[in-house]
Amino acid sequence: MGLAKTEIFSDSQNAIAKFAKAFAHPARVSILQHLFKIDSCVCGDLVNEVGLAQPTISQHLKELKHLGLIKGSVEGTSVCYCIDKENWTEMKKLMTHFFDQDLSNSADCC
Amino acid sequence: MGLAKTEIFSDSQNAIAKFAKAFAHPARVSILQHLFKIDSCVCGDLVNEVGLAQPTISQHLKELKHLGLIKGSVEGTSVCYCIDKENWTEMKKLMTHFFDQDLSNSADCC
DNA sequence: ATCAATCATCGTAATATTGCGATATAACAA
DNA sequence: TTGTTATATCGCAATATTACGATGATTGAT
Repeated sequence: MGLAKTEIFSDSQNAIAKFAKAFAHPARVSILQHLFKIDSCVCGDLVNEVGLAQPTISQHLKELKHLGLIKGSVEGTSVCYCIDKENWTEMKKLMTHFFDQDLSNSADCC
Repeated sequence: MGLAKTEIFSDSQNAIAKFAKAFAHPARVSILQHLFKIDSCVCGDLVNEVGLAQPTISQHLKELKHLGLIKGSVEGTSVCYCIDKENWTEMKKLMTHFFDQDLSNSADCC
């Protein structure tokens, strides 16, 4: 019913799913890539760079911020966003561990 | 409008988002972990292991299969699923590259 | 105090996802 | 053939996501 039964899964499984959801939209992928590429923190340039309306970008930023992957600080009349390096590293560790399950252990009978 | 504007994003960005969507639900994470863990291919045990109804599991399996992350073969009256190792490795490469954007390059002004 | 600029939030429409009961399909068994 | 088992598909209800216009809030400038 559009509602994931999170109760029956482990914390780790839910955490993986939550982070994956952050990357499950190309706009958020694009935003993160821009924040990585730019040598100084970016603000509303993202609206021009990504190509979606300002409220939409703001909404995506909010989700990423809520997850802790980025952080923002007010800079005069604009807001400066950048990657939260610590949390990004943590997330990467979790996801990499999931991706790196040993392929040689599992059968290939199909 | 619930419809992602995929046209305005790069193929790579859309590909990352598509794979991420596969992991964006704990049931699919759980299914994949089981397929990795079990030394022989699994079929409908997943229904018992994961704890969702059979049609629901079947639907999740279909999505994973459509994405190419798993493959299935008929085994008598049951169906045997396992990880598609080649595609998994490809996916891992793409995602890892995304995760590994150099953190020291980006500023930390927030 | 007024205005412009920047960003956040509200409200809403369109679409997608999740879950499952009911039912169909396929393979094997007796 | 009939029945049994295992899986897939259909159809639907509930909820979530995406997008954006309109509006609110905050800051700096005049």
